[in-house]
Amino acid sequence: MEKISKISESEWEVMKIIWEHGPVTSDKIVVLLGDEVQWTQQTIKTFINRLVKKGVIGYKKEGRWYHYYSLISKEECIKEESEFFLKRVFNGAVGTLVSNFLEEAHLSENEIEKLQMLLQEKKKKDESNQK
Amino acid sequence: MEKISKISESEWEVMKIIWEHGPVTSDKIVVLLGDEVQWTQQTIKTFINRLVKKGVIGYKKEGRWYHYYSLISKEECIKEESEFFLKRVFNGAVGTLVSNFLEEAHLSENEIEKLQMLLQEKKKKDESNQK
DNA sequence: AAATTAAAATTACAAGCGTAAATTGTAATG
DNA sequence: CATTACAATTTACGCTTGTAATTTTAATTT
Repeated sequence: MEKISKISESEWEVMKIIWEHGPVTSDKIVVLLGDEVQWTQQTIKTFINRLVKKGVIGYKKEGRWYHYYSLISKEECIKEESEFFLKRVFNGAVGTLVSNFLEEAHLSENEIEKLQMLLQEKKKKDESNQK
Repeated sequence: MEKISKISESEWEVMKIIWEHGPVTSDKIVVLLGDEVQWTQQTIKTFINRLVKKGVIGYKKEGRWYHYYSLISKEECIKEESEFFLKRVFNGAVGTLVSNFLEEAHLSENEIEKLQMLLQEKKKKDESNQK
């Protein structure tokens, strides 16, 4: 559980691609980022390199190509990032955060129902814990 | 609706105090931040100054004291910050974001019920829109 | 009015970041 | 095997940020 050195905004975009597309070459990353961002291929390579330096991604060589893959769990990262955001912007108040997002959001009926079930579950569990 | 220059992590902590405590002097800010952070008074003054430079807070002088107040809306800032976070970490999927937070969270029964009502409302509204 | 004092403002400085060009190393090719 | 082409690595550079010490300014006190 050692400290993960912080991933910057831009590096996050790269990480998302790497998480989603398994071991992937740099030029594939460039292509996949294509419509998301405005960076040149050089810039993207800089970010890849910094991620390697930070030890959050690794690679295996294959011919002249490096295939990059993540060394850290996406879920773990999201969790950390979320906790940080929650604390920073909402002072740790999950209820406020959630209602804020819900108010602004537009959700499908299906999604709404899933959330309702989640809450129902939660309530039941709390009740049995309370007893 | 001009571009607000970005507020850094540390500056956010100062902004939270200023939003919550109306026009407030620097030394009051120092005291109020006391248990939150580890910064020296000098460091805090730097942040205050940068916020002034960025044009997000103003002040009125009174004797030797400056009383600082926010020039930007907390709600607006939270909204921007939230949108950014949503996009960055959850690719814009509010449903996923919310269920993620809910799963981790521990919420009071009251809070749960408030959220349930919010969802109920939302569903109703969607239905009538759909028709 | 001069001296003191305590704010604010200026200056400092290293690390990180966004942005990329230049260089190096090495696999592929003639 | 020498050359080429292309991927990775190194270098670059100005801006922001975290962290604060130093200097200036102006209110208060003697």
